[in-house]
Amino acid sequence: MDLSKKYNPKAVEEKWQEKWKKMKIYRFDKNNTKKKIYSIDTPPPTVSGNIHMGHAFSYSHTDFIARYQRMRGKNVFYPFGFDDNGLPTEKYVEKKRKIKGHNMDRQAFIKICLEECEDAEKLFTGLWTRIGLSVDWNLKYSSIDQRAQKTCQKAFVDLYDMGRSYIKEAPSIWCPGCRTTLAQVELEDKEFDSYFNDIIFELENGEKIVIATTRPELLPACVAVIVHPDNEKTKYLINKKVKVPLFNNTVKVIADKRVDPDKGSGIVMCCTFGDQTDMEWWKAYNLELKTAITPAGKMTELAGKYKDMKIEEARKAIIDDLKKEGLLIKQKPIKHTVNVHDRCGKPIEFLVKKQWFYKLLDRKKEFLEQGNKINWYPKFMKVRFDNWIKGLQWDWSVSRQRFYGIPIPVWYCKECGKEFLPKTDELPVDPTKDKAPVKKCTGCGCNEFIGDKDVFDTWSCSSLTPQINAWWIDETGNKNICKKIYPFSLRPQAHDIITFWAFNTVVQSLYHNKSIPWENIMISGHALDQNSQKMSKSKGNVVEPQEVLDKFSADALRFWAAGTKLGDDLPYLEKDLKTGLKFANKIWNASKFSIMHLEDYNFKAKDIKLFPADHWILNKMNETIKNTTDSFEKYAYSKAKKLTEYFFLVDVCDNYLEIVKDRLYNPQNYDQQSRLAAQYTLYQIILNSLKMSAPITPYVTEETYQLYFAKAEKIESIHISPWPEELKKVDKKQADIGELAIKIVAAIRKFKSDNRMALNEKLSEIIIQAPKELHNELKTIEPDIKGAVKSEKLILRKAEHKIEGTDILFSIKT
RNA sequence: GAGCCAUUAGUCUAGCCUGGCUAUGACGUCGCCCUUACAAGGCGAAGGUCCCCGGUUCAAAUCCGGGAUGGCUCACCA
Repeated sequence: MDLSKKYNPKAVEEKWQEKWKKMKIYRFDKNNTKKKIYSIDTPPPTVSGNIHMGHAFSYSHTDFIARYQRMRGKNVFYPFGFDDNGLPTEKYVEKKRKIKGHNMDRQAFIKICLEECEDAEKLFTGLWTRIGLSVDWNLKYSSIDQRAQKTCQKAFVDLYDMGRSYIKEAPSIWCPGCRTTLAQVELEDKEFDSYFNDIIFELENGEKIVIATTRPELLPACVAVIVHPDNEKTKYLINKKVKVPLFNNTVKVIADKRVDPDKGSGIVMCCTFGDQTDMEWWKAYNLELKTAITPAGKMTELAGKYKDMKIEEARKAIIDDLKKEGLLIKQKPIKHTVNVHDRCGKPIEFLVKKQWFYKLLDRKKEFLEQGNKINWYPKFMKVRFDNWIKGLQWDWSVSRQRFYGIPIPVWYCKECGKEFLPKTDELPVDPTKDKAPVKKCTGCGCNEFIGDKDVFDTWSCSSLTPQINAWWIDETGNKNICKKIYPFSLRPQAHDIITFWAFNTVVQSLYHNKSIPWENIMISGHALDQNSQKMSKSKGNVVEPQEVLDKFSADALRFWAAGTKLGDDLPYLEKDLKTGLKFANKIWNASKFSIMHLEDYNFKAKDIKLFPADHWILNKMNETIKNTTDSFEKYAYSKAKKLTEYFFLVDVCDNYLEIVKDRLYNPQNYDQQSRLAAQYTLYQIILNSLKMSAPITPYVTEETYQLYFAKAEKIESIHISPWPEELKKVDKKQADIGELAIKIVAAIRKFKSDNRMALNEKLSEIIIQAPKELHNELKTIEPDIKGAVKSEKLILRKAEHKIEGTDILFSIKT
């Protein structure tokens, strides 16, 4: 038996990574019908090159639960996926390979993306394995693989058949730099220096009014002028006609409450499109559409002499001309925040494009109901989900003008534009390569078709992770596990993506499966840096899990990750990683000590007469098992960890082991069964401490389990061993007496320490003064007390030092 | 502007839902101890206006109202 003095995490962790793989203990058993299934809808991390402590943090949380459930005897379905399609991955590849997707061959670009993803995923997989995720890697998937493509396209086709997916010319958020539509969530605020320009517009009767704008280059796209209906100063303008300066077309004045009467002159020009409000007005009042900016960010023909200028150039030129004509009366410098694309930092534009949408707005109430059916941990996170739904204003735009992603499975008739979708059994398809599903257009008879070049946004695929994992596309095939694992038991994720990932998944599940996607959702917080700042590349404060694993260990990392309540953020502090290392070492040493004394332990011995101290620690153990189990059931892993940690460090190591040592080393001083009672108790408390710690620190607990308990229990790994249950034979009264012993010993230790005595200093006698009714009880704990404080005798008479929390006093003689 | 969350020793954190112990534990600090599991240790000690102001109550870190500060999400940004 290897009982080295110090626990060596590096060697141990490497060893078990290998062994666990060979033992296949994390394998989901799809043929087992007896065990209850616990299925996890694991978040697929975005393949975009960087991985930080935030990932390690939240993935650890999921693993705590997976390991706990496995020990509870569940058949755990714990897959792992990679989100490796879409814009984030494209950007990662473009940067790494110094290429641009839009000026190279599409298929060549896709090939490079696939290569890069494979590399990155190997790296990631290695890292997750080191952290100790008990994932079944046979259940791996990627959001660009055939299964995901088919799932995503089938979802689209089905929604089309249901009338919930539609194509429409609609203003979309557009990034002129990346040349793609964006979703709202891809936007970021950025502050720019700009000017508020006071420009003169003219009424038909020649009267001049002033309109303030930061975007004079949009004058050619001006389609209306808006005032507040109740603004006394501007009310008279309603329904009048106004001439747009430089471009001389006339537009109508409309009244709308969205105008702030105190901003600028209280008169706004509405252009298609300068911002979101412009779009709302355009929609609400059926205004004309004028496009002044091209997808590349240049002026269109509409801009007349400013055509082909870049946005900034046109702005300057128009301001110059306004000045010359005397139409610009003031320029006020301001700082204003503008929506920019989070990945390139360029201000976004609104362009009208043909886009595919999924209908959402008519079913808000049902989404809220679905949310109510799910258990949210922590509860308050549900509020964010509800608020998001209540505030929804747009249907979900799913098409993106990019290259590396899942193709939108549609062909359009070249003549009349009618759309044709494939049947679901023909999926997956790529309309840029494959032939249309029909030979002749049913509308006009034309036989030429154009395949859609767009791809799905990443969320339309990742919102289908439950369907992908449950093999929804192959429900009747032999891979059918859909009915068994759906709805999933758990969705773990971080709180920043409740509003889209969690929400979109609920939507898809309602539409396609008429059910909630999961019964429980567990929301993790973020990992912060040592100054409680969010980790981000631009701040340069990112800590990589790799470093932490090298410097400390996987157990220490996980121990840290279990250090805060579910949903709370946690700063990364090295000192807390050290605590994890110490804990592992402590487990190793205390277990080693116990196991040394268990070598001759006879399991079969029955009717062992336990000492009060034994009852005391076993009673504590029972309480700990009960509370730890309750906590894990509520996904309160940090509480579970704390309870087990306290029981083990304080009750077991500091108190019980110190008391029981003398019985183990000097059994001749006690009656016959005393050593056996100690062994029985040690076995229970050490084994159950290991088990309760196993979900959090899987390596050191496994290593220790294998020293002795694996053989005793005849189970090959602690991680598939049964979860602890409370012992029935514990006597609470005896436990209370045992606690007296603990208190007396602690008081004498403190006395020794206060008087600068060594703790193992021998005493000739201890004198205890206690109420008469305690005398008999003191007799039963006398041997343990004498042994623990190294005293020859224990005498009952008057004593001087009060023991806190008791009616007992003590004195000692050296 | 709105919603949600947080605020507890030098630092991180528990307790709050369900009011009642001397407010938990760790790191750090200080003192003693190399004791046959562990010096990555043991035993002790010091360190707190539980963010502020009110209210409810016999009793408030805990419940209620108001405020401050920080964080996250959303909206606005003509």
